[in-house]
Amino acid sequence: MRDKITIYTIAREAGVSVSTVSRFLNGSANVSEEKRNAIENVVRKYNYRPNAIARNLSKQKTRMLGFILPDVTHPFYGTTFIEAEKRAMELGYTILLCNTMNDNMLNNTRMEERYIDILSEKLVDGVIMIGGHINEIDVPPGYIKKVNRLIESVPVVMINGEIEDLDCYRVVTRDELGIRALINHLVSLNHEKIGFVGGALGIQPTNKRLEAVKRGLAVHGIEFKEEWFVGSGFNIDTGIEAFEQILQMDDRPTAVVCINDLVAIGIIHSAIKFGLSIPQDLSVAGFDNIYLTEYMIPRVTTVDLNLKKLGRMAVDTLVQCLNGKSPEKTTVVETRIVIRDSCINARNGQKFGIF
Amino acid sequence: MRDKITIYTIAREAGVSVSTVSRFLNGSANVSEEKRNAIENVVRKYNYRPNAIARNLSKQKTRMLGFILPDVTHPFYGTTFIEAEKRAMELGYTILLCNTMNDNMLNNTRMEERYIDILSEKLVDGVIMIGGHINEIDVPPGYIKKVNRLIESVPVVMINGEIEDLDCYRVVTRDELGIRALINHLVSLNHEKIGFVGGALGIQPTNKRLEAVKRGLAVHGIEFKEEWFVGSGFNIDTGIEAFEQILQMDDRPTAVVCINDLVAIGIIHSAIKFGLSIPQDLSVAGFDNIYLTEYMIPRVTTVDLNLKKLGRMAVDTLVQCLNGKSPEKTTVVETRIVIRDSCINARNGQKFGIF
DNA sequence: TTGTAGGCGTTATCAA
DNA sequence: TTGATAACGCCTACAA
Repeated sequence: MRDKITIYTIAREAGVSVSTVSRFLNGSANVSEEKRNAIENVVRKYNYRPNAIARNLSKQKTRMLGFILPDVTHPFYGTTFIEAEKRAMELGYTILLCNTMNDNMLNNTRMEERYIDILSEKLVDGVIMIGGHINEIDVPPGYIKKVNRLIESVPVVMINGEIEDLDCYRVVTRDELGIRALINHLVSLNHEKIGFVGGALGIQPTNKRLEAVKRGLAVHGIEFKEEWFVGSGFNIDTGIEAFEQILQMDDRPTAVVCINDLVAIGIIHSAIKFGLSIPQDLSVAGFDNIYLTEYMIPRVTTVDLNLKKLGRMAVDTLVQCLNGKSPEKTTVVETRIVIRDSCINARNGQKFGIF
Repeated sequence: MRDKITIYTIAREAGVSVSTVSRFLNGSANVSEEKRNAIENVVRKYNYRPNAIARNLSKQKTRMLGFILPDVTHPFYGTTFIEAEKRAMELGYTILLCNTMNDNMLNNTRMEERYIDILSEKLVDGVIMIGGHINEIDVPPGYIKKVNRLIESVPVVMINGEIEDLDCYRVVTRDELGIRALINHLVSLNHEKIGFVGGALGIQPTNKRLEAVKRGLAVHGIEFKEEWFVGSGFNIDTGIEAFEQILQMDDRPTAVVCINDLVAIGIIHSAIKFGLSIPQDLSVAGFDNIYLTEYMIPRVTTVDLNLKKLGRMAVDTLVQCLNGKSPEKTTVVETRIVIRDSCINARNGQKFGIF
């Protein structure tokens, strides 16, 4: 590696002061044609780029945003993240992604808190959080304190987080609307025996969605049967296991709403393995509208969360703060039903299988 | 926000010097019990955390690694990235993820070069690159120059990159082995008409794998038929379109090897849409062994690239450099065949469909 | 074991 | 329009 090239090197060789070089670099003030050329030449000669860390220290900002999520590999988080990154790029920001691996990677290491600590060190100008403990009713001890310190140092926006008494910004999805439409859709297809698959009690989105299902059913005078709340988790395997449970039942639902699309995919997969078919033997609805749903057989009927808007709004909120504006404390993103092929009329279905 | 709390605040209130506080914070030298307690109290009182940017500037390192890839949303890249991040975390490093969106997000913006520039500003201690232009035979003008500057400032490891004359580290997969095994497998299943689907000429992994297929066939005295190299691209849609092309053929292959698993998934999907079935009507093999392959019907036979090792080796190589060691310039990661259900004996297949 | 002081590479303030 | 110089917040010889 060559000798360190700093702004001083450039200044000396161009025969100007460092301030002039700095001004040239940032275009923050006029620099005479003559000096401009001199500087330009030296910069090119050394292929010089200013040191971002020094600039960050001096300006007290990094133009980086933190994004804490459980796992980018999960299409729901991955897509939201990508959309956020695109928007950030447009606005001149870079995103530091923090995967907490569901808070459970190294033995007993609390990845989420660890990342919160890291980001608290002023490495970023703002933070977006989604999933993880912000969804939990009972959070780990000390967690709130760390989040609060983070909030004290930079603006924070939580996507769908439910922890109360936190002075942060929020972008929330109005799940109720989409689920209401979904239930109406199923009922219009003559389904009355509707189950709910996956998720975990104590995790807010699960509670929120399950309640929405119940209310949606109540509108039609249908009561939700607790035995039809099966499966625990958020992955393909969750759906696979849940389907096996459903098979064991004496009285089975004719349709199920899943906590997310991956779970729905698991059910479809499992059904085929048992020689049954979706939707003929069971109507299945997902949630999130991840890109895979279009490529399943059958294409899965689901609720679109508008991940693009979710990611963009989170970034926009943060950047507005950083620009001294005062964005809404809470932004609501609407959801909508996406009707595809995985739910059919109950009277046409349930005729091929063992159901 | 409160007044800025710096190491001076702590030092003053604890009645010690800043260097003592610094030593306490870093555990770099012994500090007497008494002062240690005093400092600890003040730190707790203010919930103080040292400013990482200042530390970075002072130490001339950030303990951050850059990771440039086309799209985390793609399971192959996503998984490799996650594995790298895990390993980095274990070693005390954080990863700055740079999604180039296939270099094509903002109108005409060269995202990849933009990220290379950003990382060149010494924001990271090392960089990992995968996918994108490093795979291309014809790179954009100016690209090499930027990569070279990056390499001059920090160690760089390329995963499967093929650009020559670059003084960087490499982690490469030995695709040949896995493909050889795959071809042997297909031939042992009595396939002689074997096609290749997806990829793009001019992209190294495509050339590399296609050649491997040809050589694998040659061993058995079978000649590859160029008409059976169909489809262009790396996505599910690529497979869908390719299958439609295959359907049009008078003389069709009985088995196809795909450039990656997503393409294989596309073919399976498309076949079902046409009322055909895999593997009865066509044997299909993927490449990469992404997690989705296990959940397809049929589960797809593929080549495992050992993404975990890929990600870890890249990080290990970088960190060794940073620790003053001299790791191997090139690390080879073996591949292996994963036999599942998407390829069957040619004599048992091809009997249900229109094939 | 502790403290002083200089350095890390920029930006920003204030004169000139 | 330009240039000296003081931050920015921490680390680390070096000296005590």
